[in-house]
Amino acid sequence: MEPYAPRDDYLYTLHQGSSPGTSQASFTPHELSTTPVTAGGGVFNNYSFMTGQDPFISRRRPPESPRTPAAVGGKTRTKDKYRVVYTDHQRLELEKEFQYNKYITMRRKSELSLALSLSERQIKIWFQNRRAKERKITRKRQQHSQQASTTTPTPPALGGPADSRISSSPRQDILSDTVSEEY
DNA sequence: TTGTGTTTTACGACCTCC
DNA sequence: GGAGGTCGTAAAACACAA
Repeated sequence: MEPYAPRDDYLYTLHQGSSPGTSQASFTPHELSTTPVTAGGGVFNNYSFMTGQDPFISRRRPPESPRTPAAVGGKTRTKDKYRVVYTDHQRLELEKEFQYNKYITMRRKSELSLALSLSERQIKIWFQNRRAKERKITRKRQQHSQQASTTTPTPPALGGPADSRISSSPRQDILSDTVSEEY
């Protein structure tokens, strides 16, 4: 028995035939009500990544190029596709939300779920993975600065205890839905 | 090409909080 | 007990040097 057995928030509605590479995530018009974003254009206007690495321009293909199996419904490894690749647009929106708030609220989750045609579970997992990535990057930076401090006589300082980490309890964040409420 | 290293989805195990 | 957190990991997708 799978603990997460086919729940209704899994949208296995991708193209049935699942011919790889042939279908793109087609967004319904109601999506993306949130921000004027150049879908696929990948232009970040007004927020900067503290990670120092741009999540899209660094590795991703140009937006025109055909993406592999689009991310419209979530598929899991228990299904016919191990994982889907989210579109640039989906990632862009998720990233924006993450920059705004590292912990997504229930409300925003369902909003994004609708807007991006992803299940709430996918949104949740994405945020978990994204936080993990953030921590990883932070750890790396720390190691680098520590190495630098051991090789050079200059004191480390800089930011102190590596705290890109949760400044306040995640739960608090979720419960006090105030911040992202008005986003 | 292809071999290899990295990133991205998705999950299970375990933990904490309400 | 359930929801959501971290951590570790599998495997697909991807970038890129050789």
